[in-house]
Amino acid sequence: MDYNFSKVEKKWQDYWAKNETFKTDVWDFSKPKYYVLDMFPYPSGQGLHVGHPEGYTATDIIARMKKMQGYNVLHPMGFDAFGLPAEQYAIQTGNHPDEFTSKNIATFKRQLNMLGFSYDWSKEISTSDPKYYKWTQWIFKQLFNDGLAKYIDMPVNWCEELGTVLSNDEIVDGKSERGGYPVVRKNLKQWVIDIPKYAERLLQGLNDIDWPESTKEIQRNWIGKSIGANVNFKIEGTDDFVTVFTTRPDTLYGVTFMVLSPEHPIIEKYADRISNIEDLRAYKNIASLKSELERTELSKEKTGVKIEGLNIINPITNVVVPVYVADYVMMNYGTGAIMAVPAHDQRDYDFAKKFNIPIIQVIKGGDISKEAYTGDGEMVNSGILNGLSNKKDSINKMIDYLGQSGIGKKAVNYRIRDWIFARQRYWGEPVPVLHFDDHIEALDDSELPLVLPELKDYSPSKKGEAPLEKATDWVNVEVNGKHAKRETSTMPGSAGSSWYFLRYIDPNNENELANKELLEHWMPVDLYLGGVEHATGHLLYSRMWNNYLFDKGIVPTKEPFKKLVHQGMILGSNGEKMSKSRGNVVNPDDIVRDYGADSLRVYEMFMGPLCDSKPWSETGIEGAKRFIDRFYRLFSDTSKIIDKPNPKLEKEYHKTVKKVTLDFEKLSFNTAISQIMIFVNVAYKENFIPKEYAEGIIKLFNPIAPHVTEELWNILGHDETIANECWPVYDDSKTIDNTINLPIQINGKLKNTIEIQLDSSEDTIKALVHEKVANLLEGKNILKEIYVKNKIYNIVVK
RNA sequence: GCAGAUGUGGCGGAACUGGUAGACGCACAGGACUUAAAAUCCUGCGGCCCAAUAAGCCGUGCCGGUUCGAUUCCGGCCAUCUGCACCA
Repeated sequence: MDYNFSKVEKKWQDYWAKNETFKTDVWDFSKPKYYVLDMFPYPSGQGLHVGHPEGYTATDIIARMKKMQGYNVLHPMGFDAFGLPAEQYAIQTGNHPDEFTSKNIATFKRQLNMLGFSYDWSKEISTSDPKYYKWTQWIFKQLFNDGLAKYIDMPVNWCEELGTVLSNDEIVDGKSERGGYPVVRKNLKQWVIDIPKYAERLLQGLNDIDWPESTKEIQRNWIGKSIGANVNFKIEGTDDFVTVFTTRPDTLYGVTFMVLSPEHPIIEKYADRISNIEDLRAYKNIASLKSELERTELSKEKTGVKIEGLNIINPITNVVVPVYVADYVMMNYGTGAIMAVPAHDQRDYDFAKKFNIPIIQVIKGGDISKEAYTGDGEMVNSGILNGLSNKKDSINKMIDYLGQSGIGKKAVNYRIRDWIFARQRYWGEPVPVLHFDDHIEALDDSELPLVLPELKDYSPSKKGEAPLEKATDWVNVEVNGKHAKRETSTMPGSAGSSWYFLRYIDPNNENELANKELLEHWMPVDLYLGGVEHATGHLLYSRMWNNYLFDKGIVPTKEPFKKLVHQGMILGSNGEKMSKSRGNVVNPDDIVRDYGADSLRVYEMFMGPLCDSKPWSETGIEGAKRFIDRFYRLFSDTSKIIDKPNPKLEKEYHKTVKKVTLDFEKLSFNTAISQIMIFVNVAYKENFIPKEYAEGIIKLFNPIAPHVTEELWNILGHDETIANECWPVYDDSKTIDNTINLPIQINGKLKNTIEIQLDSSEDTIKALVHEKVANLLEGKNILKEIYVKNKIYNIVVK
């Protein structure tokens, strides 16, 4: 009898829903907890693509296994529902973006259920639901009141044509990615979150979490800590000074000029002393027209202007050196000013060459007539540092000296920038503040959630005003006789996703973001799975918010995600990224229709290691289906499943239970499936299978292929779901043979094997081994024999 | 440029702390069943040499090293992918 996957899969999906098989009682503290989480999807109009089920199946396997192992498992799902596509749909159709979003969410849920995931849908959340974003706004409000959410003037990438601010990755070659319109730097009042305040915490926290080393490294680089010193350079003829940040204070004797960022305030402060102030203003203007990307283009030749009438004094040599303005110095890093040491920094070297500035070597080595020398060496021309050859020593000595003489002090800088927290868009969380003439105030808790007003037209104005500006009744309010204006930009997509993992624990709580006792019990997330692309966005923002909420005593742990894993990308069958234009997209609906959900799950887990990118294969999915049919054929034949031991299967059974259990734990699903296949192949050759073994293997396979295994469990005479059964156990002693095939090598090359008793001593097997390879030892001189117990026997001859 | 990762048959991949390289699957080939096909079951399957077997030789990106023994450890290259990029 053939296995009818579509009928059986539907049957069990209905059963799970009806019986609430996977509903979690979060208040049941009697069992150990396990919180497995997927990065929730953006409900796009395309529905699920074939990459989604990869990660979702992996977490589902863990959730189902942990449940069978006696854990109280929290395995929720929700939707990151704010975003641009819904807004564009609204602009084009005039319908509310919520309509589009709800429709897509319904599609996603249908598809997720069709794949048999064990989500507890009673915990479902959506970031665009006012009941949810009430608490996003509430967190923002705390950040604002604590000075971490700030409304500041800052340079942004402005696209006049599109009327909006663009992020760096929305710009290509100084033009907008969409439309190819020019982008300029412009100062705008922006909401930002002071994530740099948490830089050190975020850096240190990486040491305590089980994340891929590469992802930690990406975050470390992004945070970009550098240790050095701030040094004050006196402006000639004044008591004023300019502070620079340097990581190499030990090269101070080699400073021959200073470079300021074009926006440095000292320029305007001394405008009347500077004879070429107009040139500097013009240069600043040109620089501002360049996008950040253009400005930081490495291959670009150095440009700059000398400041006429402003010199600074090297504080250690008292030599007067010139000051330049150049756009290779950024206002938003360090102090916006650098001390230039052309002999030992290639950028300063290029600049010095172009402007004919002297180059003084202070570290021995290299050939500074050709290029800057950035290696280590003995300090020369360096007063108190002369003769030192250890970089660390000379830096420390200089920092000590700077401190004692009041010229400077040790300083740390981070590359991480403020998190821009506003978009001139409609479909996002309203920022819960009121702008009064002289100050900004957060809304009272009783006014949350501040719900998005309905609009007739969702498009932004040409002038770059946010769509919410059109809701004049909503925007303008009177508070105690004073006029106030609501904020009209909305929060970015990353707002709602920065704390959603907390809300799943207590999704309907109307009084707090989640019950404290529940948070204490359930946090942190034990396993978090999602793509690498979130390494510097979502994963950093979430960590910051969680750290902040920890400081406020709201959540129990600093770090939200104990263990993080990234699934690899599923590529098209041609090895390229799936895309409509390449025509290599695989639709999960088609696969489920033609092969069944279990086949898709098994195939995606069998393709290769979870974390690797791997190409889709049409024949591969057929193979997965073939295996499921074979599995069904083997275990549905009740005449062969009997209550009687079969010693020939004992070892393979215990080996399989052991390997599958350990491999699941390691998320090594491809090798676990391969072991189940091996057992099936062996069992196929037997006349009968002990019922205990059949049931054990069905349980092992259940997390991967839940439908077929529920059906088989039922066929073997069980009325209740397999999901509440206990995970099989193995007997380690039964996984080992008492004889082994020992390889025999001559000069490290395999020549033969010999069957021996386990743990045999060299004495007992030596003669047998020699006999086995006697023909090869003839006339040879034995130099050495190496026997590694149960591993190898190697004879070295000449 | 800097940082991280990867490189194994025709293909996806396996190999514990250095110990029989290629598990498992796909593709392919042969056989059984069938009037036939599909499905299923069984067998073979890295390359070279050979009619074939035995034996032999080569083989985990490349070059070298350590070792009785290296896909695994070390040094140096090459290629691909990802992240950051004038960060002082």
